Amino acid sequence: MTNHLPQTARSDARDNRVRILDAARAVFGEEGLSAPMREVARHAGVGPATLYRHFPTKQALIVETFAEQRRACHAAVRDALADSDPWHGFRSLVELICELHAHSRGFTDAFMTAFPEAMDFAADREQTLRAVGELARRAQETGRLRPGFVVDDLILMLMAHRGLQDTPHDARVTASRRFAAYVIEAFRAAPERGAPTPLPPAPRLQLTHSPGTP
Amino acid sequence: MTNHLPQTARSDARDNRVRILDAARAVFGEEGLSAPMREVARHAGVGPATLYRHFPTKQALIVETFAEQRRACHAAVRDALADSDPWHGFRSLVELICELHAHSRGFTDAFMTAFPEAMDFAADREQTLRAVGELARRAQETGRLRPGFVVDDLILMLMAHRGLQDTPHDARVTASRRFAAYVIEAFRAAPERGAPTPLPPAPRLQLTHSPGTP
DNA sequence: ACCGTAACGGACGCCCCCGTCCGTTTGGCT
DNA sequence: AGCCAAACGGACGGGGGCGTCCGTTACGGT
Repeated sequence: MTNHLPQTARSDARDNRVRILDAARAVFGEEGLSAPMREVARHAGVGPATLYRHFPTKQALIVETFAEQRRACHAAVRDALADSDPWHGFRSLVELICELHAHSRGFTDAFMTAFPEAMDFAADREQTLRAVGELARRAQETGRLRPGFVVDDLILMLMAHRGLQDTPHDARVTASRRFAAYVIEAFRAAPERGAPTPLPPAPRLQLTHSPGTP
Repeated sequence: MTNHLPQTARSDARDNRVRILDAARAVFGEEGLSAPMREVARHAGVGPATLYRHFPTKQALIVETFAEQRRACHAAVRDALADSDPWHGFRSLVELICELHAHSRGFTDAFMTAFPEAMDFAADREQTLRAVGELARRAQETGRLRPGFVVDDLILMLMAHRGLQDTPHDARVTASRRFAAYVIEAFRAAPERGAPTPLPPAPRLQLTHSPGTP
């Protein structure tokens, strides 16, 4: 099932491929997924046709563009699970994910969006969520993560994090850090207070929303 | 300075005006500010030209459309300030604002967006923020609101709340409620823990972002 | 009942984006 | 050096939203 791409013999094609991906990272990172394909093409110094030849659809381009950051996300979850202190792992995870999402404006949408086709995304997102669930369970056992927490709450906060993205890069990073700190504070158990403040029911969040027309 | 609108003698014109505003509330509330003007016109049962005659620009329509909700926001702040328990007032304010923003998908954008022209918005937003600052100061004096809190943190959370709006109405309301609860939890002081967890620096959030092309 | 005028709405031109076609260029093998 | 196929990019047609023009309708005062 691994991707045996043609590995085209021609050097210009290979060059253009990486130039396009670089451009896509820059453009989507700066302007979000709603950026026109032509903007990416211009930034890469190629024509629109070339772009579409390499990536037949916008989704295909997006998926490839953010593959690395998705891997970083997985690694973050893996590291968090490996942490001997689950609560510390959980906290670091929240911080790291927020930072990842803050640095690239497009990544959040690429990550949150449920692509009809690119089930790749959905598939390993599901798997990742299961891992987070396990991490959360352990963190709750230590008594540091509040009992009412469910995995959907993390999604809730990630969705909320999207709201910060219509902000210039620097302010966004700062805002994201503070947001993450508050989120962690909200998720922390407060045993001193006796029974923790009861929470309203957790929403069942369905991530329907397609890119390009946000 | 009060608005002495023509109060056009013709009944159909007056009717259409309210029909347009109703339609705008429905459409912008359901689909957000990016909804086409024509959609509003269709929903109101009028032609595009009629719509543009009543409201020369999209912003004008938006401002009028959400005037009532803005008043509700002001009232909420006023009530919160009047509350004999500042922390209780603060909490209620957060809940109420979140609910207001959850019910109408367009209102958040209308509220957060810094319109170049409609300085009305910016002006009384500024005034409202001062009132919130006063409320926060009082709540902090009671020791229930965490010392590190600044007014921009509330804006931060409102911006974050925007991230929830690409969700169908029911889920959005539920998510918003839970979000509000977590936010309040995050803002609450935790004196039992000794020094409260230090927060990263608060961002200076500038609300630049124009509607119609989100 | 009539008429003037204000209000109406279908239709137009503009711009931006999308995805594709086809004539041209160029890399790499012989 | 020469050739062929693969890769390139300018240009095209389609779709959708925006704001405006102008011929038509109908309100309301006389």
